[in-house]
Amino acid sequence: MTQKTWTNLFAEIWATENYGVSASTGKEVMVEYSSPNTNKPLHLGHLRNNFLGWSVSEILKANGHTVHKVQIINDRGIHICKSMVAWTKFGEGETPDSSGKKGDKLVGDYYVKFDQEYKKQIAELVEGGMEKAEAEKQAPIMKEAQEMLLKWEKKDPDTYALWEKMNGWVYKGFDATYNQMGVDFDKLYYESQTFLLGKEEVEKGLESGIFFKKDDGSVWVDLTEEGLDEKLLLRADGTSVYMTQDIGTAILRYRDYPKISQQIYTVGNEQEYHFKVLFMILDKLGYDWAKGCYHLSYGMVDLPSGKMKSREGTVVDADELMDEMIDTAREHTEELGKIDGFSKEQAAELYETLGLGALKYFLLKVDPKKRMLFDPNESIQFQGNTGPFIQYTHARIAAILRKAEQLNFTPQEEDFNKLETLQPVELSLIHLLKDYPAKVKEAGDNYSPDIVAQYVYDLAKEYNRFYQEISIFNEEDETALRFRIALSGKVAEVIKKAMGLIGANVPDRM
RNA sequence: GGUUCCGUAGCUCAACUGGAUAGAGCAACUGCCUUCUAAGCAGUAGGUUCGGGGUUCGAGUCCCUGCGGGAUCACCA
Repeated sequence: MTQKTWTNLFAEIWATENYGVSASTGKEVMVEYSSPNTNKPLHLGHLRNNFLGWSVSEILKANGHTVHKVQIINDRGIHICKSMVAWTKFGEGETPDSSGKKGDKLVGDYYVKFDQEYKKQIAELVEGGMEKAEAEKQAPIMKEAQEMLLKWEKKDPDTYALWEKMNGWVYKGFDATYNQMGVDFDKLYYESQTFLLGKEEVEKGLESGIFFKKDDGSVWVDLTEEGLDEKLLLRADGTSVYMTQDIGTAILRYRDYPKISQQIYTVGNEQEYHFKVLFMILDKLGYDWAKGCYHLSYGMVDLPSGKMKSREGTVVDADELMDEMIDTAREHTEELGKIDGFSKEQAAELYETLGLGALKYFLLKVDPKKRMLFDPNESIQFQGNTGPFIQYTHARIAAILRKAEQLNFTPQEEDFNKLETLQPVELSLIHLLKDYPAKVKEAGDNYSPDIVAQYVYDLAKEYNRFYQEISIFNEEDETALRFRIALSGKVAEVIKKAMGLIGANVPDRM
């Protein structure tokens, strides 16, 4: 390519509004990216899940699709009954207000309390000579939880009221966490509102011979021809299982949004088998949209000690982690002493931008399919291939643009044609800018925010080289000077957009 | 055991889907702040891409096999 071709290319990029954002394709998709249980707070695993799904949603929007972000809340079942039982027995009326605890944390504490009590009772029964397996069934507190679930299914008023109260606490807690995370949903689905539809569908499938009933009354689907196994859909007592609910939820969603051509489930890879089966069943039921269902499967987040285990207390709490990140950002910033003239509010905002930017970039720069290691002590840096490095690059450019405005250097498109020579680093920046739309497309096609993350790092890194090599305002040729301001401006714009796709803000000063 | 995913520098990750000399960051070492923000830049060192076969003009990438690790195969969700 000749010099002229490059300058023309840049002129074109420079003049493009919404660079890297495609025109509407008319395609409409749904992305589910959070599916919490209401018995415990969100943790690091949820962070990867939610950031990933949120980012994929934004990337798909940039690719011209209409996206509906949804959540499925596992608000019913034995897990929440355990918290309810423990609270009733030991809670002494404790509420988030009375204790000052966040609602999801409080309910989580009672879930732990239940487990402790349960273990104690098992130990006592075993002591008395009972087999362990039998003790697990006979422990009084477990029986209480099961009774409570039955009461709930019968809509016993007291049980229902307690269930609503405790779930309400949890939702308030979740809202605070989601708000801090900077993620949002267009619609919420609750399993308590979808499992009945799932049951109906299973009944229908039974009538039409797609499913079959065993002697004990339980309903199954036979997937042996597809190389899988038989799978339970309704228990002998008629109650639903996980699969039943998911069938109902999927169908309800297509009723709510008839135009969607694809439904994306952002769920960990431990559930690959489940979704394979779910999509097969939906297909068997005759829903042709089942072919458009996709399980966006991501790898687990491991700690140096191995897998996170809530029972062993090795879970990294989402709220605590975000607080720590913001705190670390504050420490770094204060050490560097670069925020003269910042108000308290501005400083706080910056710490949040940096802390969350570091966290999101860290979790999203890795291929979602792969499991990743998170070392709380040293994983998240602020130098090198990190969010703050990219944010810093943006702040540097912002400073240049401020100065350019002060000095009245306003780039004009005709400047670019008059350029004598381009430096290698300038060529390579134009080259990188040119790649941006293709990267957004690739990231969308592969549901991989890491492609955007990797790209924006490369761009920032190259810009820093440019920044070091070329002193913009010492340039005597004003045409070249204005071109470099335009180039810097466009780089800043793309950095901001790309970081926006992974949910990270960029500051003008830091 | 069946199915499936993975194994790349001491550590954490890339490698345009089969192309040229496998690249970044962290950690280590050496330089660079009277010049637009040093959260930066330049450089040194670090590799039998887990082992062994095969396909191909060409393999980190595809096939077979061995070893090591994860996930899953629930009347849990």
